Amino acid sequence: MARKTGSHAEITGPAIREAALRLFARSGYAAVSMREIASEVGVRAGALYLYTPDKQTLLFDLMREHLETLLAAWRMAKVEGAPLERLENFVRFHVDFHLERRDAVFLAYMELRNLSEDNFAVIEELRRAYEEELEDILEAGRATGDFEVADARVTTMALIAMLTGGHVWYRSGGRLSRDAIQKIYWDLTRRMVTK
Amino acid sequence: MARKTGSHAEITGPAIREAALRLFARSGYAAVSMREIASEVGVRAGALYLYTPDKQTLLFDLMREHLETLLAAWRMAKVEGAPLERLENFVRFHVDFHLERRDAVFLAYMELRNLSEDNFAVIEELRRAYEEELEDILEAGRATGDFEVADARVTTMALIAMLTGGHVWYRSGGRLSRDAIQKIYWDLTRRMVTK
DNA sequence: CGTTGAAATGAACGGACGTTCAGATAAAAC
DNA sequence: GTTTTATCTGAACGTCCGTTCATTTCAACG
Repeated sequence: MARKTGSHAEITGPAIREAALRLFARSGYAAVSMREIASEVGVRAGALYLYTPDKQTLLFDLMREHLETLLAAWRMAKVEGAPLERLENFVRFHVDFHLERRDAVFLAYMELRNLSEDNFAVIEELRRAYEEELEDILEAGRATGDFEVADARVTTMALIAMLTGGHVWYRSGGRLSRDAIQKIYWDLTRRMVTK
Repeated sequence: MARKTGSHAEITGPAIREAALRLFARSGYAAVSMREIASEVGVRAGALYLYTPDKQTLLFDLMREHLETLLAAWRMAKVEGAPLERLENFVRFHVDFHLERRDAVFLAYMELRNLSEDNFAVIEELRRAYEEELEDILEAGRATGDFEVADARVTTMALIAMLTGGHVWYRSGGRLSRDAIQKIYWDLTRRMVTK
């Protein structure tokens, strides 16, 4: 049985990545079998290998895709201007992007240890590039005197952790809208870096 | 072969928990086999079952132990006084405790999804109790007017995420001492909650 | 309408998994 | 020096794992 109506590569390929993302995020890479992913898609395990060379590459592609989407979206959203303005823009962008993608965020932060050495290096470089965008803003604000930042590196990591943390407890349709959360986080951030 | 010199239960038991903690934190619960843990201890897989009924319970016990140690240590460290003083005490305690226990922190935050439903409920309750300690301080400061906090719940989660995040990048013997990190984090926290 | 080729199957591969348990071993107790 | 008992082994169990591949199916094409 193959080539049933409506089952083409353009459908199965993305369906596999979506199922893998959801299952990996929910149960962890090592705890999810290829047979589970296939079953979720409505296909047998062997068919997955028409779309990925192996399980490790499937994980890697999902993580790289997430981080490349993040960087591309940031390049679009990024603004010039005063440091405070740039920082507010970053915070709102970051919160919005990360609350929208709970599964991918989970994966990108939790499954680093399941990457091969080479794949890990690629992912780490992408992450570092993103974090540097924030650090640059902090340094710029320090240069102009708009910010008072004791240690730009630690403050960057502290901010990233704080702003990303929402994905743990945020529930769409919960007590707070994404907009309300953005506002709270921006308020906290502004206080952290200004005197 | 059994009962070699120096291989007693008082040694093997803790050794198993230490090895399991290290390996689970490094590679993830699902990716670590009982045979690996046993090998690390210098024993065969079957021997583990003299010390734990199964792998799931081993994980659960490690997580519960961590959180119970955390709560007990906090009860000892906790001070009365003005909200600002209480908050500084909490921040310094939290940073210190968490930087000292990277593996356990990793485990307690990453392996929740591998707990059975019942075990999860126990762990969540312990975590909630700890978070409530911080939220209480924020509420107290708001009541006295010492703090300006828009949303105590979100601020609590933001603070916990920020203060715990250090375990990702902190390296003992790195650029910053634990004391220096404590100071930076306390500075950031104080600004976040005061006007 | 017969051919082609993309898409998927189903069975199989060797190996690893968590767990059990009868039996072996050696320190401790008598 | 014999018996007891805590501790561990070694082999086995049934199951699931990632991956491969000859074969089958069927939409599309000529």
